[in-house]
Amino acid sequence: MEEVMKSSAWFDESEDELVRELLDDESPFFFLPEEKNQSTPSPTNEQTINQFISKVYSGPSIQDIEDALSMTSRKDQSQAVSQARISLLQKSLSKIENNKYTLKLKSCGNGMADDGYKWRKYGQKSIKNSPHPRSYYRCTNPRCGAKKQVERSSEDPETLVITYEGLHLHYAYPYFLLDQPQHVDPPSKKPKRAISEAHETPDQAQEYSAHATSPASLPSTSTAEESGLEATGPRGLLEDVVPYMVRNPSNHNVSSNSSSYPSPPTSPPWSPNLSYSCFDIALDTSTA
DNA sequence: CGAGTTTGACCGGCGC
DNA sequence: GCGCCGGTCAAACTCG
Repeated sequence: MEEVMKSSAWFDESEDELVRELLDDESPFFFLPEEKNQSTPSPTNEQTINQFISKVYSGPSIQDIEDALSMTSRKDQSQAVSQARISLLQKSLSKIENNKYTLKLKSCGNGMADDGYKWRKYGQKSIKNSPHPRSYYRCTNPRCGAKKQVERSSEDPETLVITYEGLHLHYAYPYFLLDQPQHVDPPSKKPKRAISEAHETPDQAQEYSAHATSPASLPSTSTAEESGLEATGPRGLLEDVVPYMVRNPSNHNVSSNSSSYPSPPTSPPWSPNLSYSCFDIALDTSTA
């Protein structure tokens, strides 16, 4: 009861906040590398956001990512780079379950490979038959239930295996195509509400008794699909990977280009200012 | 002093 | 039923 009140209040506030985030060109989470300067899509109206949301709720696929990547770089006239990114993405990314993805990356020495988000480590386990421990991280955005695990591949210690799980959509929106309605499955009701839910932690979402295309019945991450939500499409951390790819076009050799990573001009509550990614932490723990 | 990490304990799921 | 294993918790610790 009180919860409900609190929830709706939260709704109002966060709607504005989230919309602001989405529209904020200055947001460190939403900048595009070069493309932005050249021809910003300027997603500056509600319609655009609605399209984002539709895309998100229809379940971004690898094809979406490919499209997004190729589109952004088309503006940059470097199709080659785009292709490289895509192929890299395809090679290194694989889907385990509906909202679980693994990403394999060659480790990058002592360089930083910042995925742009701040993760909080909440555990570490040594894995049987593996010399390398696995680290557990949670997204520090209070409205996000995303988690990831980082470990080293047993065959190739140079390779980091990152498993993303749960909703982690914050900064993915700008990378979804806006003009491809084919698999749009719009919430059709209140798009802005959908925004809020998209940013919610599954648990919070659960409190607002579900409506159709929302992740409302997402329990805590991985049992979502069992709850019969498949119909709404997979939504996982694939998105999380994409900005990383986009931000680091040359991340084949992710080697120490951290210095060129621009400092975010603003500091949102969950600022990545001091963020170090799973990558460098993982490196720390087992390379040092 | 606060935010974040480390580390060992705890717990639940699963296979034998 | 038991033990193993992976995931999470939380107190202690570290660092800025």
